[in-house]
Amino acid sequence: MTEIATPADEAEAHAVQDELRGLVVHDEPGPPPGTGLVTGVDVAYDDERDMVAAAAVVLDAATLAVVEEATAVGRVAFPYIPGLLAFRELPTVLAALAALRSDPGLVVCDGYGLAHPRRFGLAAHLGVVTGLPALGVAKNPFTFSYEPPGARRGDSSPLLAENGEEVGRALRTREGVKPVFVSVGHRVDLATACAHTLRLARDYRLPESTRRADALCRRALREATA
DNA sequence: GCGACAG
DNA sequence: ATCTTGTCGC
Repeated sequence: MTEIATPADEAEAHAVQDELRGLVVHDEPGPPPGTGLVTGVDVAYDDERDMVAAAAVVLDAATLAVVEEATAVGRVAFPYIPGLLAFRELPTVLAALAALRSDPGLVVCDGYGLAHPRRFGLAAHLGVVTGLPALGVAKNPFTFSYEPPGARRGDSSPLLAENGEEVGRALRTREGVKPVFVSVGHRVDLATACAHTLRLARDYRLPESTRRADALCRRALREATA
């Protein structure tokens, strides 16, 4: 898969995002929920040792069974700057995806896609660079606002930008628990993205894909560090 | 200028 | 993200 060039500074990173944003595809419904493969990706850091580990876990969308796993380790190439998360996470994530034998299918990212200051978050960036359908599921609303969705699993409410634009949805995956924040990345629409997220979050608040990827990248970091 | 801010 | 014990509940 393609490489991610590390920007020299913040202005250059913005320029890259502004250019790639035009390549995002928003008019495809995306893969039907519950069929094919879904791949979760996540990253863990050891800033002390300047190391990063990424994991990609492929799941059977119907059963949520693990089909394949891959990891990659590398050096931290970019600092954490809100709005520029992709430059920090994607290089290693792409390496993990490249190590996969399976076609990843739909990629589920830990963070945002469209819901982003320049409408080009992590999931959109990953989608454009790989060509794969991708969506983002975040644990926090970032700078966006929302009214709490209904109490039942599956209830949702719009995630709104300052100008009132709907950039995603707050989706309740568990009763009595804080919602997750879903936004489209590439080649998937918002309704389909929410449907996938709900199916993946069958047993816990977060999608099984990100839970599995989170556990795996932490383990990979431990083993690379030890 | 200050604070807020996905992971 | 990461630093971190116990604790309440199914």
